[in-house]
Amino acid sequence: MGRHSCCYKQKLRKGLWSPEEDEKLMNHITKHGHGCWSSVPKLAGLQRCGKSCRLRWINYLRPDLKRGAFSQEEEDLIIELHAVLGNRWSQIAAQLPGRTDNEIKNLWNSCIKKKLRQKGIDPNTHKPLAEADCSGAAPTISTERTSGSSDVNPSSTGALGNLSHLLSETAQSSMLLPVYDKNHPETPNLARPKVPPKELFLDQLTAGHESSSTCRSSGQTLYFPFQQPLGYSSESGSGDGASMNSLWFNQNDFNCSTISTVMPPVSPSALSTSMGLNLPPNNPRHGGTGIGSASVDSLYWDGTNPSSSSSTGSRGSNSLGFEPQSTSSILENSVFPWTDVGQEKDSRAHLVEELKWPDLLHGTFAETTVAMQDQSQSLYDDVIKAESQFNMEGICASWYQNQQPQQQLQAAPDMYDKDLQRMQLSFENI
DNA sequence: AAAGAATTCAACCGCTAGACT
DNA sequence: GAGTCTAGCGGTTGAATTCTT
Repeated sequence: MGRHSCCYKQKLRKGLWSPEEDEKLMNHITKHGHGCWSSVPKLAGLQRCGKSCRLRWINYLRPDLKRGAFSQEEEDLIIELHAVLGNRWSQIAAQLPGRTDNEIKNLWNSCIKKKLRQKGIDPNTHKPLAEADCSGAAPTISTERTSGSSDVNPSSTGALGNLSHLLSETAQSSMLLPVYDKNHPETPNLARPKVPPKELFLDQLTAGHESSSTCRSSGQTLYFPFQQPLGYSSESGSGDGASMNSLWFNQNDFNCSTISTVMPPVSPSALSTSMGLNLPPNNPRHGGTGIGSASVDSLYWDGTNPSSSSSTGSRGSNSLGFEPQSTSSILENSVFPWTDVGQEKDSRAHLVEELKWPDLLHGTFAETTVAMQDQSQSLYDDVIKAESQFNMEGICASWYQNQQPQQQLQAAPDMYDKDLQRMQLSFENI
């Protein structure tokens, strides 16, 4: 496959976009939506390939983009998400409204990596550099220029797992399933970010335009905090690391994709046994290499709609073999430090063999959350449809349209609370 | 002020997976 | 099942900009 066929055509412009081209593309999408990207350049009168148009739109012209410098909170969040997700820039970007994966990737490679190194933290392993050296990690031989890939240490055992030393100080106070109780915002262990990105986003939203694809209604915010500080302090030097010790997500975004990117990895056996949760078969896109023991360590919370291509493009242990997230190491070291992963590997492998991935949503897990599932899935579908038919002319209409399901979700916060509480109880019983 | 180095960031490239035929 | 098209991803490049000497 490879290169898109349109790229072979002659007379296609390359390089920077002129304002005139931007205007043409903007006008076209405003009037007609993008539809099939390969037809956009022709319809818009552009000498570009559809791929280029798409990229230009996504990374630059999209109206919901947040321009300007990254806030400290955003940087902190990126660091924490990178510790969990590795170089899955799109998934990281999904947690930063208005930011593109390209932007975040650039920031990481040009700025954050440097800052981490200055703090003595290996940006690849998120370990102190000294420890990384002692652990037998392959030396970083790449230059900053090419650090995007080649300095990833394939032998990394997982970012969060390697953070265990940073977490040890507070490891006693382990948390289970993070649930932000709206009625008890002061709940311990649920440090709320001072300025959650969502709220930044809402500021922007109220100030201007918004697209249907990313707009979020105001509403309750649930947090999936990592119980312990991940070892980063804000650049301001305030030492108030608590501000970003929590990953967050909007409860109204409680759909599969959100879970897949935010939920911490969880012991498959724990889920399957305590929650009746079916587990996915080996998913090569998530780093699994087979149904054997190795794959078992690479299972994730990934509630992605099985029919909608789970986390498209995520290559799991990427081409370099970097496993950004090892379930077992996280379980052992941070999230569920009491979990004896090793003893359960065999049984988990057995379970994995038997269980079908789509069952994750439609099987026994769904039974426990059937009401929520039915509703959220239909709403999710609505949003997806709206996205696919994105039309600038309908931004406002689409936005309000999308708010309706969001409002429906708001109308049932108790349902979510109940389900999450049940999940928490299940984890407590592990 | 000028030249070179370093950095930033938009854009391209190659690849993968899903949908479709 | 094979081939093709398409969307989307992460890695890389290189021009523009900024910084340093």
